[in-house]
Amino acid sequence: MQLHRADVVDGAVAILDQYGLADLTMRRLAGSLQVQPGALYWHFPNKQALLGAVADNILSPMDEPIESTEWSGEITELAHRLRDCLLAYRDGAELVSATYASRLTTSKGRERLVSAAIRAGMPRHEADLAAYTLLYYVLGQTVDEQSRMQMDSVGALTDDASPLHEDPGTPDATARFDFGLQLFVGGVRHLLGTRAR
Amino acid sequence: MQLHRADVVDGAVAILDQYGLADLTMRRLAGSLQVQPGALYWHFPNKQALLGAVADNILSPMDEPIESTEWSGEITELAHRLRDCLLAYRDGAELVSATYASRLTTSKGRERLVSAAIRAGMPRHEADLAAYTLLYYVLGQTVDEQSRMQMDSVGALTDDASPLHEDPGTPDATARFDFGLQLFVGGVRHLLGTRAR
DNA sequence: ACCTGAACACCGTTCAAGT
DNA sequence: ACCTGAACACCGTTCAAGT
Repeated sequence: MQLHRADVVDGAVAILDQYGLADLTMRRLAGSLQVQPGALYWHFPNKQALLGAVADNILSPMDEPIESTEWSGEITELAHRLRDCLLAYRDGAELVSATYASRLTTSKGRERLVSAAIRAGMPRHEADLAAYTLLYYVLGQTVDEQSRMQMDSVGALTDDASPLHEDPGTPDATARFDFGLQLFVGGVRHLLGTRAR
Repeated sequence: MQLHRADVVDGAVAILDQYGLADLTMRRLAGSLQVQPGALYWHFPNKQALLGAVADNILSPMDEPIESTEWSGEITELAHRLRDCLLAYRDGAELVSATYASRLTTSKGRERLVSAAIRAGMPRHEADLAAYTLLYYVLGQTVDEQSRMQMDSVGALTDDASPLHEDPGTPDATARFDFGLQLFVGGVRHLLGTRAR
């Protein structure tokens, strides 16, 4: 059976989700694909490129259409969708954060954020900066959230008296996320508002 | 001559600044200190702990007093100082970003941000979240800025027609940073403003 | 075109043993 | 208390050679 680029990426995603980013090595991936490590280098020039393809894979739902037509609703929806993508796989946020030196820069999601900010009334130059500001927040917040989730899930076994075992963190994590998001949207409104006067 | 904890950290900072994070390995550090790799493990339990100490070192100027007494001025000043700390060493932003699973959480700088937000009129719970929001922005933005600086400095040699060699990026990088900062402060004002009514 | 075999030049970490 | 010597169990990457 021939090994295709997509098989390599799928195998990588599977290892990432089951064992985490630290265990996603070229040798381990090769082993799971029943192939020699060197074989991977026919499909990808190096590990960095492979991780980039994995990141694109994780972020692919970002291209699907959005419901809201109002700028603030669109921004909120895009931010939540990005967070959902990052949380969908173990260490997803860390992987994307580590690999996206200009990966989100070229993404469709970023462009949609920019156009929403323009529709809000910002000049393109500022809309660009605002989009980056929001992306930094979403990435940072979600990396933190996900790493805490993992610390909790291992600590829960060691920890004495885990109270009622009712999946903590997740309920108010979204509320925490929304607060920062609201701060951002409020910042945009404030900037436009003080100018209108 | 005895090797002290501080010598190890200083040696690590020196390698970081001269050769970058990728070259900051335990073996290389041991070599520069004229010591066997295993010797480092008497002073630090593992590499992670060493990097943590390096991060604390880099962030130590955060504890110095602030000029401004107004909340928005204090926040602006703290954000700028954090950025300055991160930019002071090669790969400083990446190192701190990678190492601070709850490193900034316990920092004095974060507490000062929280107290400034409280002084602005926020309840402590929200002030906490707002501080995190700002920290995520500063870290993300500065990591990006610094990685671009490095890409430029190696690309400048390869690149044809480097125009006049006048250190580009740096002038408006601060302006870009200030835009996001202003967006944050505006967000705080907006949130407090809409409540006052 | 696609992969194997085998090597190169590294890693972080451990630990008996030395002083 | 502090460090050496030497090993263990890994890495990413390259590349002649095979099919």
